[in-house]
Amino acid sequence: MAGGPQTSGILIGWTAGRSGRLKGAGHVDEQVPPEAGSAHADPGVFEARRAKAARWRARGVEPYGGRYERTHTTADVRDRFAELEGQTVRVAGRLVSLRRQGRVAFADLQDGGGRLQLFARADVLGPEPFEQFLELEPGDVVGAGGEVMRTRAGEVSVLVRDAVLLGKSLRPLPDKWHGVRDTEVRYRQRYLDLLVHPEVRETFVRRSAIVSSLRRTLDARGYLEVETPVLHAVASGAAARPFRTHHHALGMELHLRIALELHLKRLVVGGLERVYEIGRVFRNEGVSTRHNPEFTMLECYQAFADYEDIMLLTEALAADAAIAATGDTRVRRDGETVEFKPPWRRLSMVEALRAEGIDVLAAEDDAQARRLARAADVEVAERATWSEVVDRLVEERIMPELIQPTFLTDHPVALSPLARARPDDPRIAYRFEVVVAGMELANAFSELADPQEQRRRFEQQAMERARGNEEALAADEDFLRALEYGMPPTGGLGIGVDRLVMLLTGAGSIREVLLFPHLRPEAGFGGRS
RNA sequence: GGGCCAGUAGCUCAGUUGGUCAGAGCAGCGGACUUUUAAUCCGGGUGUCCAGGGUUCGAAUCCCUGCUGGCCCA
Repeated sequence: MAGGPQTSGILIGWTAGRSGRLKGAGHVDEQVPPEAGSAHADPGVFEARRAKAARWRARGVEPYGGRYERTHTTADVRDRFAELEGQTVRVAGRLVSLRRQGRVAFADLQDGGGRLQLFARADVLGPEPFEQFLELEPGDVVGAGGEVMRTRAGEVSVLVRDAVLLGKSLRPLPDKWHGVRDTEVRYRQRYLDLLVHPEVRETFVRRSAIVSSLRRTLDARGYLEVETPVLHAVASGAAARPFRTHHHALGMELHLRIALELHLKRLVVGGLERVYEIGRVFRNEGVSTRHNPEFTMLECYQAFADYEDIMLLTEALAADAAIAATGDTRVRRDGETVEFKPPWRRLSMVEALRAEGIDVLAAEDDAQARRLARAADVEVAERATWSEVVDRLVEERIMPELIQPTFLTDHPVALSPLARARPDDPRIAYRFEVVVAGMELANAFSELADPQEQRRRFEQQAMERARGNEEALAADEDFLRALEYGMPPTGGLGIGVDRLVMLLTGAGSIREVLLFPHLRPEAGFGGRS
């Protein structure tokens, strides 16, 4: 292995022959401080640090080193102190503070697992290397070797015998006490947010655990994970406006997908009886605390099942994910305890509205439905249909009250163009949405398999679109052709992964669970002006 | 898309009856210090007051427009 034990016995400043030959040397000095207002870009500080990088290089130390063979993480050293005390270790990470006190100095080194103190002594290192050690500064990436010990104040430390600069920092770290207060900087420069706020890191560790758990739960039930196209000729499968893009070689307009649904159902037609995909979808709509233009969906489809089977699966997915994220099926949120342990409440929206004194089934037509809503003091659009009225009423009166996970059922068919209608009431679909903490988390139905009926539904949506509803579902002829070959009865599910993560981490905004939430391009950074 | 709030030193912020209001702490820089951990002490340096217009003898402050972000609503 190249590199080897390059630090044993090597003090700062003595690494010339080794690291000086590394590629990429010499760029630092030519860099120009950016004009545009990136945070923490003080030209004075930047210049001073650039000069330091040049000094290291003049001394024969390449400020961007090669590999470093560390023997322990900072967490290892802290957790296994009793065993490691007196032994020599090598640790590496980012220097986050440096405190000189005459002929000794203390530094804090942060790596992926936490922080550890480095204790440097002039009488151990010798005066020259000691001074060189002090030319390191917070922000620098550093490797250090020495004995594990405890200081007089009781702090577990490494008594530095050798140290090496592995990555020079030209910009100061955020304020060590206040951290990054500016939300915009936190999102734009997430690396700073992560460096300074352990709880942010924790959120994304949990996110990863949740996604892994979703896969595990599905894999264990015999589901096959697949990947389907992101670029669609026609984006369909959901009520949303797509992003448009252009394929130059083919000279055609393409859309980014807004759902995974129609491709996954094609696969069910093809005999993949249990499939799922976890992937990014894109919807050309507003940005809010619950909406990001690109977000992650889990969709899965199970042949020979219906939406009641999918309820059981949904419960398992969420309960397993809760345990993976927090160790418990109960999650604290807004002062309430949300219990994901099955079984969840099932609630017909028709009956829930009836309990509120609103009998939507009694409305014979759209006008009667609108009168019902107005009588209940819920505003609806001038030309709202029966279905839209039901949707509004549920949104206003029912959903906000649903804190515990609830299967909300009996959606209007007109708003569910891919779901089977109930034979006993063709206005109602075999569909459920999961509502938790007033937020829609999942959407599922017994899939519509009848190609002729599906064609009629697409036609209805086309009329919707003609009436100006840009979110109406687009027809997908290739999907219809697939259905015409025959699709088994199928239950399907979609889960908003970001929202699940929000619920399980207590995040109040989707931006807190996206590493890089969508923001307008920063001026001067190459975005469109 | 609408409403409200915010933008002042690298960071966190103070500063409105319009008149030494260009400020503090931290960071950074120089120095002291052999067990610190927001180290401490001494010294000196700091700015497109978000941008552009306007009102005024005079604007960080008042008005208008715009930009960016946050929260709420659609």
